[in-house]
Amino acid sequence: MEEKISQEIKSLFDIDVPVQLTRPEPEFGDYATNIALQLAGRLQKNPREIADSIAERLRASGEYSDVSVAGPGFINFRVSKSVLQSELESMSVPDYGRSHAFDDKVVITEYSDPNPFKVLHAGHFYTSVIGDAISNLIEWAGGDVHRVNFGGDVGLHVGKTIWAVTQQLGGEYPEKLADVPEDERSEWLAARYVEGTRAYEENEQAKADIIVLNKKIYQIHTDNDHESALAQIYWTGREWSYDYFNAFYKRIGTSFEKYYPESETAPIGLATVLEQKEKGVYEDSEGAVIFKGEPYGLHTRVFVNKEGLPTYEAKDVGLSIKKWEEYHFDESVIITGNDITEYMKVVLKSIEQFQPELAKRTLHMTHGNVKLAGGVKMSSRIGNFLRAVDVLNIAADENEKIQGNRDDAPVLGAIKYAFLKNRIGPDVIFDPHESVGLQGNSGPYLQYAHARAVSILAKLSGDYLNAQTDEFDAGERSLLVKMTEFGDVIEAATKQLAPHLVCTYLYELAQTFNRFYEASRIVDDPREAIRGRLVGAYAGILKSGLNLLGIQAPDHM
RNA sequence: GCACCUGUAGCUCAGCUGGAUAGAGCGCUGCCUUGCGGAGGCAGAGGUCGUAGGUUCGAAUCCUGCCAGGUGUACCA
Repeated sequence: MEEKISQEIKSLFDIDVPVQLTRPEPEFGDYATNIALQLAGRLQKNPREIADSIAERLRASGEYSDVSVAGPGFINFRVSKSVLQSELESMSVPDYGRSHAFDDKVVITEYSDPNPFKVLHAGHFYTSVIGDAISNLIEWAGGDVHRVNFGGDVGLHVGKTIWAVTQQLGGEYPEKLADVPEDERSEWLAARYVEGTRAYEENEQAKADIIVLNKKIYQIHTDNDHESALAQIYWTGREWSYDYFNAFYKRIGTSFEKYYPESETAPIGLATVLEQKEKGVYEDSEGAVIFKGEPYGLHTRVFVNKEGLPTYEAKDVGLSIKKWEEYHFDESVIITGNDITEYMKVVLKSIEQFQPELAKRTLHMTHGNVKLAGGVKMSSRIGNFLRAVDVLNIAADENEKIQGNRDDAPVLGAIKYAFLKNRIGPDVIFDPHESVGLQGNSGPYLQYAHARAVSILAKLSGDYLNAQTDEFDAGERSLLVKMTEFGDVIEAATKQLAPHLVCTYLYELAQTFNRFYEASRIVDDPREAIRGRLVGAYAGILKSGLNLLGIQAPDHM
């Protein structure tokens, strides 16, 4: 449609201009364009005159009904019923709304990034949900998506934790770890991390010991040591963290193709940084190896510290190279919290110096922090922050109050939707009560909307799947028109990596449906068949949309 | 200090590649209800779009200054 209008303009005014259609308020029409307003300046003409002559052409084409010019020069029009009928036909396929924007593209998405030996906090939950939704969108657009995860199994935080572990055990006694109950392991390690961090800051001797221990842990990897007492403590602890992460991911429905531990990327990063130092990309400074960001408007960061150990920066260089070599991706999307925005710019700028193509294809997208809405008290033995599991428990508590159950389908639907309905970037205020709420813009509301539609379909007797009609009535038409927006919304959400657009749309769609449903009987109505077909398409779109967000759409609730 | 992000209704947020009376949910007022899942529908109150300028026929949207909050800023991740 946009191209056809563009052609009409070409033949009228001999100007090549792209036309963008928008979806105006339903009272104006199905589609609108402000192209006449844009052309007014260039043509030195009154925008209403331009709009009138374009509208004249559109009317003559016979493909639209109700072509009108309104306001300062908007052209509004409605599509003909044959167009609507064929749109309804196309909704019969299960992948209605799918685009091909990422056909033949290899895309690697990296998100979640929890560190072994540390707690899995709410931010990891949030970033996992975002990463899943974005991966799903790209995949649905034809992309060959590889979801990967990255985490620090070596580094100072590990030194701190292991130090506190040996203090707790009274020495390097790996066999004593068996005394920690299985369901408390993760929390037990997280508590050790807190102790280790405090000791590092407050106790000079402990700090020195931790620095030595940190080096030893790198050495465990270099030597592939599984025998020494320290190594056994280390590997056991790492396994505990991995088990915990995997159980959590399984519960929330996330799965990764690969987990890159920093112990794997560190040697590659270190070697690369040292090699590129010879070529002048990185340089020595005060015993460390740095990249000077100031020439690029960034700041300087340390890639190898004076202990000779690679910092997070070098490990990220190693990760980037490893991903590049293993996948040769067309696009790499890295999703993290926004606290490392500037940091990542420096890392990518340094990589750009010797692997420009890799840097060019890498997109770092960031989100804010998860905060609890006011009034909800958090208690955690190991610190004043929100753990991933706390989010799950609080939402389950609220769901129990309202729906009388703690089922994962509604609870996860509630949390994921609450995380995704806002634009990615600013902090998200998580309100557990509102998230599980059955009214308003919530996950369970949409799940309910889907279940209700399915329940209506179950009551239909005739063959509604291929129903036809000569004319849609007003309610049917508004629902159908709203449904035709789905593909456009998915396309925009994919292009902009903005899942919240899907949320907004699904909610508006449900509202449109409720208006239709309020006024139109379906079962045992003369128009049962055609309305049933519309309800079927509606249920299908809700399900597709929710699934893209990583949310289940159960048939019953 | 510098850099980046954010500031829209009481609260939580859409809208931001400039365009039609600035939208939604929650909360608040009123109405609808013998009904296919009412977990709904209709109507209403509520807004100097942080602020001062600028660009434009037109600015919540673009530019600049300022104010407020957040984050980052050399050996943590």
